[in-house]
Amino acid sequence: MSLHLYDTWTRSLREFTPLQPGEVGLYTCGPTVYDYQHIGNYRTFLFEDGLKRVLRLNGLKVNHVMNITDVGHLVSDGDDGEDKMEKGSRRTGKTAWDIAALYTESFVGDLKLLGIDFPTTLCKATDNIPEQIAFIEEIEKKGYTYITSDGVYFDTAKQQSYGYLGRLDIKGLQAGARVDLGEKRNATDYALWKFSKPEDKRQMEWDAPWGRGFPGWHIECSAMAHKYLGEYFDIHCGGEDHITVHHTNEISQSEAAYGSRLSNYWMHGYFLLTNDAKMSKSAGEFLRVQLLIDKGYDPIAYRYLCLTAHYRTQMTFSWESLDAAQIALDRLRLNIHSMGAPGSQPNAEYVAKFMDKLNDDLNFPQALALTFEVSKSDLPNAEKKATLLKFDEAFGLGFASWQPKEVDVPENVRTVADARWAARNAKDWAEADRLRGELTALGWTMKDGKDAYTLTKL
RNA sequence: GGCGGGUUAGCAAAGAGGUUAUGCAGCGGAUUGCAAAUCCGUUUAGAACGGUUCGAUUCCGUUACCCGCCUCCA
Repeated sequence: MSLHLYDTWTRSLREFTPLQPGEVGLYTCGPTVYDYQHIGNYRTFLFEDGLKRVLRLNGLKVNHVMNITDVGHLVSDGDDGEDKMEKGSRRTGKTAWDIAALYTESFVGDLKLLGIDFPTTLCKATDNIPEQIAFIEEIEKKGYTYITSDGVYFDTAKQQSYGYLGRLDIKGLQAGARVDLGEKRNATDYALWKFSKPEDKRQMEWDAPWGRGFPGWHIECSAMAHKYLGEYFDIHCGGEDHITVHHTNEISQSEAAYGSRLSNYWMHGYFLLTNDAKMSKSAGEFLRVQLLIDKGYDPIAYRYLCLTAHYRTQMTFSWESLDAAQIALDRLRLNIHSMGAPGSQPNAEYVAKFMDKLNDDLNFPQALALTFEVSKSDLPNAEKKATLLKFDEAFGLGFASWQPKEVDVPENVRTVADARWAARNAKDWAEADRLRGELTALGWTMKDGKDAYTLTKL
């Protein structure tokens, strides 16, 4: 079957047709670099990476743009909270610019650890301030803005189409608003430009026609997407939480400025839950990729775990499920490694089946199930391996380059192991068992092979 | 309060109106001096109630519980 993707805009599966034959313009909302990213954030980035890989397997060239939000993202509600960068700066004693650099670097490192393909363009909000100002001017020219004492706002009441993506019930929102409107005219109005407060000396601020200040959060994505991908491109992705506010406002801005809903398809990755609640930065404790490594997991095991659930369902994270993923991954790796050299051609029938699964809105769980079917099939090893390596172009688990770990065995352990191997070969079972006990005490497990033994750390 | 989604075996998680999801764990067997690893086989399902149907875990309705968004958020 041809590629079908679920589009939040229509709330339905749509056959994917690129606007330009053979090419895809893809914008994915990137991180806000005021803190580390947690593995829940990466679930969305992994989903987007899977999407890219499937687009490529369908013969499409992907032009991928991702933003780095390094200014303007407010800590709390109603457009009157503190800038996250400035807050992070106060917390750590570093400058806002240093904070941005530090966490951007951490983010890029994590992408590598997780095998996530780098975007074609990774752009920072602070590098594109003039573009954002120009975008706001365009919206202003069209008559959708008003100015309050603290900033320039978008008047959503003037936009008939406002809120379609989120299927927002505007009246219900007005009535149930949990945040004080302040000077805003409508609950759904949002800031385009925020003025620096005279009493706060901001580290990040710029001159603009309306006054010195900094851009609102939503404008950066609209402005940079416009700059790098044009007024209307193929796919825009983000987390499920962006449906009702961030993406709704991005669309609102673009419709006001250019009469475009910005992207043909809108796709959203669903949350990772821990203890049946979403993982969040603001709620305190969160899991970083580095913590997984510290606990002895391979980050790719987390990537594998994410493949076992469909991107449009919330996934429950637990150490138990990560254990299961790590074990399954290790077995698969070893199994594939033991198949020897891959053949020149994958099995066409299995690859066709595989593409059917992926083209059905990225059904990675079923694609993974098929992987085990192939692995157990009667195909010759060379063809089997070629097939599984082909599958891995979508999974990104790195089967082709994987090698069993070389373990450094201390000399004293090696000596005992050699002695036990000799005793075993001499059929001195009592001595062999005694020496095995000694190895256990040293923290090693000895496995007897046909012609040699292997040692693994407990 | 408004809007949306979910409830599948010990855990995680798919598809499908009737035919094994899958992985991990468990159990049985082969193998092994004993193990480990591996291989083979296999037990546990679909919130509750009602409806449609020859047949529903799958479609419809009601109830219960859970989660998300509406506020910074992947």
